[in-house]
Amino acid sequence: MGVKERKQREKQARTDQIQAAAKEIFLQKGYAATTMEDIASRVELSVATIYSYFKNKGELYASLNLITLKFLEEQIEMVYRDETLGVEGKIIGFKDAMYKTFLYEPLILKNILHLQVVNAFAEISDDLIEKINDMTRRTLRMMAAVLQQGASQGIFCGGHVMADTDILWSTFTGLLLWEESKKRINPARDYFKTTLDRAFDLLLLGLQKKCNPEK
Amino acid sequence: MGVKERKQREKQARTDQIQAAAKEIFLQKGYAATTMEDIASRVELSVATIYSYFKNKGELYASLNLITLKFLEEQIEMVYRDETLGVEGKIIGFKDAMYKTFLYEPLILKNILHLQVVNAFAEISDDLIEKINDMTRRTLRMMAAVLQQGASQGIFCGGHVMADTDILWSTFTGLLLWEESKKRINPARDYFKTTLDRAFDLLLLGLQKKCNPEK
Amino acid sequence: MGVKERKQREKQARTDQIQAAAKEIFLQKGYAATTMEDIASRVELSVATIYSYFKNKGELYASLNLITLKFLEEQIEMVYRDETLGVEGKIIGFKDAMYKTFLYEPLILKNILHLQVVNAFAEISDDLIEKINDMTRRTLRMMAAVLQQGASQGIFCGGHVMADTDILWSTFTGLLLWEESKKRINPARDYFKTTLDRAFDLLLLGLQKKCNPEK
Amino acid sequence: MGVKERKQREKQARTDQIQAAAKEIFLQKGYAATTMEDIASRVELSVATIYSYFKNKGELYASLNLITLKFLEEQIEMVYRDETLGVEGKIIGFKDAMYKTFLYEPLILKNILHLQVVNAFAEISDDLIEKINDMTRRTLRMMAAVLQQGASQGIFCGGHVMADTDILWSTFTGLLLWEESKKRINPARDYFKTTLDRAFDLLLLGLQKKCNPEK
DNA sequence: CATGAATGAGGATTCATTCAT
DNA sequence: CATGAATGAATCCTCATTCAT
Repeated sequence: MGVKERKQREKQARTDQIQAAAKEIFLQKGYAATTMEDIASRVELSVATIYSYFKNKGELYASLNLITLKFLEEQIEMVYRDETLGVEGKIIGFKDAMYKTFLYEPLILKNILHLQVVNAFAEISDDLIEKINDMTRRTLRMMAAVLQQGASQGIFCGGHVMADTDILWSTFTGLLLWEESKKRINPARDYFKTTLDRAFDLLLLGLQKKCNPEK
Repeated sequence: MGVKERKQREKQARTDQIQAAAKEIFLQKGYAATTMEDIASRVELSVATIYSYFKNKGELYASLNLITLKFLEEQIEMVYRDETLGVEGKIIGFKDAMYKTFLYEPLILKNILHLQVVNAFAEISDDLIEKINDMTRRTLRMMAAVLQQGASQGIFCGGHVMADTDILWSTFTGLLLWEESKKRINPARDYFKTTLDRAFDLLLLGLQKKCNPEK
Repeated sequence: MGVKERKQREKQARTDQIQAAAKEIFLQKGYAATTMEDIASRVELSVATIYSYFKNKGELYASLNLITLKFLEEQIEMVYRDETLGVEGKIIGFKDAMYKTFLYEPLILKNILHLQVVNAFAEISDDLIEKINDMTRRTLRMMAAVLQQGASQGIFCGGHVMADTDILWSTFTGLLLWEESKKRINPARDYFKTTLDRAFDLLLLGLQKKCNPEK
Repeated sequence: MGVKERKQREKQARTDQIQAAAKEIFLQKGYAATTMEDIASRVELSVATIYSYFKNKGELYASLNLITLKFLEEQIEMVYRDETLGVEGKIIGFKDAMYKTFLYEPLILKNILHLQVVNAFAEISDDLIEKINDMTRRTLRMMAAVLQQGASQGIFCGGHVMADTDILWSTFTGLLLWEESKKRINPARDYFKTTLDRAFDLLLLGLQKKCNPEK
């Protein structure tokens, strides 16, 4: 009876291996330029075998992304629901949640951003795109709620909730992508964490500024 | 007598048309997924004709990007050399320069960012990549110099020049890509300018904060 | 009125130039691999212009070959009709005729041999092939006649007229092609003439051998 | 258990089929004019399948030629090392070795000669050309050594070793190509063997001639 | 007359995907 | 279950050829 279970586990392990390989290569080469053969030879399986685990290239790609976005959403939600944190604490918490997601699955997160950025969409199912968009929306909504709260409490200067949400998110993604890009130019050290912290410090300081003659 | 000139102009016009079509499609689909046929049918020319204007797909792609990066560099340089501006003015000036470049050629700028982000690199000539990286480096160096100056003059809290440069750049690119991405979700209005202004306001406020026991 | 003539002459000159260029390039690259553009840029004309002189690539190619074969036929015929020569003299005369043709138009002669050898025929008109074959046949018939005469006169050991004709011709072409081939390996000196003379000396000696129990 | 072996054999069989088809078509049309589609449809496989057996057109072509040249070299070497043969015997032996190679693989041998003759070289890898040239050189060197020996022993009139080697080789190739060419004119009987024997008889007679006032 | 421009028809090569074993 | 083998459908690119100016 343990046999069935072992089989199950092995099957899952294979699936994981394939996804792990796919992750790296999709990130490195982009969706269109990645071949099934690339992935297959990385996991030392035949291409045909991969097709017995994933219906097609698009499905495989899809399978990678949702997991991570789910993780991100959960992290953000945990901060969002954390009653012990004040508004500023939550902003910083969000940053850490994003960073934690990055640590959890750096490659996939980048992939998602790429997806959001490059229209590999033509070849990706609408369904996946919709799911990704949904999750992103839900995640950002929580961040917006906190910013709104900050405005209500007079901590932040209000009236820019949507914009500020976008700014927080964009600063994170912008830095992530840019640091990755820089690594290609100079693959030395990686300052992502430091720079990200700094960016959120600056933004938070800006947000806390009193609401007077703004500009 | 004007015949030669007219021919010239027509030739240039065709070139422009092709580039315009290419720009859009490369942006929409990414480099690898864009076919010469896509471009050709958009301009209503045969593929072969495109090849008489551009040596190959890579050249065509290259031809698009360098122009815009050059434009950006020039805009940044103008701000950089503007003696009438203080440090804060220059930071805002940089933002406007970036935005101006975006207005000048929104599609290509996005393309460049994609290039920096997605490793379509495998298929793009090293030469082009090097040129793009060079220009980017030069541009960022000017921004760094101004931040340095701000620190020297005690306007900013120093010691983060590189990070802050990256933050300014990343915030811009992050927002640009994100706003584009959002447009796909909801193609309604476009808040890029507003959000960008806001982001730089926040960052500038953060930068001006006194230098005490920061974190 | 001289105008018309000049025009005529210029036209002819252009034709010649084009043929000269074509000759070299066809030889160098073979028929299929030679492009009209190759030829055009060598003569510094546009491709379209070439098309106003020659109906198409095949015609151009054809135009080259017949001239030379005609020349060869004439040379061979002169020897054939030369009453002052004995049989041996004519054999040597044939060799010299071939060599003279080679000197007259080395490139084209090689081209003809290539044509005979490589079936670029698929793309060449049957008409041309037929013409070439005709001329070759006529030429060889004259050589055969002389060998026959040698046999009748008891100078040669008879019964091998056809074979011997082929041998004379093949030795010539074989050497020509081989020497050319060698030049690609080692482009130093060119021993074609010497080797050709030697070959015909050997063959002639062989032919003159008495007719005993041969083999 | 024999499954693996059968698979192996089938794979080899396919490879052979492809090569056989390629051989004929390359010969018939020349390298440049032969399309992968030509070959594929002859073996009733898809073009893609051929690419799973051979990396590209050039490789396929290469795979054909080297085998045969190797065979030729071995045949020549066997004669060369045969201690029971005198100099004349070896010359005749060389001829037979060439002819044997022709019988072994008539199409490919012609292909090689074509390669040596037509500059399909532009499209063929330098590596292959070099290998072919090497083998040819080695083969000819053995023939030259025997001619040299003949001169040393006073059997031949010396001083023409290189030329005579070229003559032997060129006569063989010249006849081979010419007979093939004639077959196109008149595809009746094939006198190659007879003519080749005759040619070598003549040449050998010539070589044996005493060394007096030669010309 | 000469040509720049345009293109249809391939041709080499790749790749996602299927299927029999 | 894993895979080698096969392939249709692209995709990039080339080239002979035409035509309006």
